[in-house]
Amino acid sequence: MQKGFAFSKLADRLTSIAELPENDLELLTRMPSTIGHFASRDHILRKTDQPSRCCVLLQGYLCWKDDNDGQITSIHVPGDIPDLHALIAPRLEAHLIALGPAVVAFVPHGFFQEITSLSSGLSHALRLLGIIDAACLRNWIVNLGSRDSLTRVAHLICEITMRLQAVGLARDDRFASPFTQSDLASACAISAVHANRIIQDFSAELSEPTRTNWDSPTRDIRRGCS
Amino acid sequence: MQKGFAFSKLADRLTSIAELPENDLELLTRMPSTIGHFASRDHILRKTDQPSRCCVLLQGYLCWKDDNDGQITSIHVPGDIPDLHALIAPRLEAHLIALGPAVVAFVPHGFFQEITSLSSGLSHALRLLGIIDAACLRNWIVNLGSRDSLTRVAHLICEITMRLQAVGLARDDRFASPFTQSDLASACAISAVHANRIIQDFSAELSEPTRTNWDSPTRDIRRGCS
DNA sequence: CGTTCTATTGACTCGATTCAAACTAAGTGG
DNA sequence: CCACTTAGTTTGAATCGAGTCAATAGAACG
Repeated sequence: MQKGFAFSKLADRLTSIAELPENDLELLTRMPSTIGHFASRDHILRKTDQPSRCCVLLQGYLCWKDDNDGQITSIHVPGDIPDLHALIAPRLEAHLIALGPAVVAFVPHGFFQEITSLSSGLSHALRLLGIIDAACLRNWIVNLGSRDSLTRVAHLICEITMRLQAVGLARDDRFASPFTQSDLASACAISAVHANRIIQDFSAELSEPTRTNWDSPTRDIRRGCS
Repeated sequence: MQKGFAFSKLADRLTSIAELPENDLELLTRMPSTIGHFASRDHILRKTDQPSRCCVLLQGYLCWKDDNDGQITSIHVPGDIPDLHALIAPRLEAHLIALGPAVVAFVPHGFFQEITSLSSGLSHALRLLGIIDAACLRNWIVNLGSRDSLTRVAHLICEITMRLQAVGLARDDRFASPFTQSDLASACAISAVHANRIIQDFSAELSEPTRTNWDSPTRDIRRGCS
């Protein structure tokens, strides 16, 4: 069990949504954690698990994936705590899976209970995390419910870009994408075949005469938008 | 500002998700509230509002509706507090609208802050409410993302049935539906025309030879399922 | 009694799925 | 180092679910 180190991205995330005084951040540095390295498709949590530790994502991407139909209901970026809710309700309703290689810090529930009792600021920030997650879920619903598939994929990419930027990543509006086309398809509720065609549309768009030319950008996603 | 009375459905809801001792329920009876009656389509909260009171739904149905595209992201039944999150984050991202006539108890944020500080049981139950809401949103995503439109509508109806039953309504697996076909359409992300055809499919299914015959059940929804 | 929602119906169109096959890249092991 | 496997991407053709448009019919309302 190491101390320190893992808190950094989480601190970025928390300060991006709330003002935190110095000593709150100091509390975070005491975060005890066990680091886990995962390969693409690895299960971080299974639906049947009843974890006693939270997952703080340090590097890479995780997603919640429905075990029945494979629908991805959220994608998480570094600094996120995808299973924060398990602090209150230990039951899971889906699998937590790595999209591409990922590094996760496992932090005992007790630590979060401790800091919420010690600092009202951190307590507030953590509750905000949960509320923002819910807001993201509503956005996800709007995305699936009221946009055509091309716009869906575009919005997803933009959302990820912005969330990366909130923790100091994707500074130049681009990020290396470990996502397969099937991943994007499960997230946007389209078929893998159709995802492929859409991504080709993007590439075509990007290499239009008005734009600079660049090599085939399937695995390397550029640009953010509104 | 009346006391008592409005707490009853909320108490049903809370006890359906958590064990609450007598004195916690006693605390709830002290809930101060202002009662509001609304007609179908009335706005209970607008996106621009920054409410200082929570909405406890007493009768009827409310929904969160995206103001851009009209997508409904959740439907709420009596006992729900659709804007509980506004306790922590006052900003709204959608309109809260009545589906059919509805009765709402407005309860000052201060009351909830008070009872959460007085009772850890109530505090826990209220946080569970938020987490369950999030779980419902994920279900909603799965519904839109991975089922055909007929199944979507069926699941929506079943979900509402079960949530009604959690607060002692729809005991016989049926409930009077104030929803228009357009409402169901916005909730399930299909066109109103298609919603109409689907509902006719249901009616046809119900009046099949193997089944008892009943009159056209457009506005009166029977049955719940898995 | 007309106005306004809501529900209904048919015809046409289109986006997206499915199926099937081929192709690429990246391991893996003999 | 090459044969073999596996995962991911690409392509085309056929099909289908659902949307759109437009017109009509009821029901509810003031």
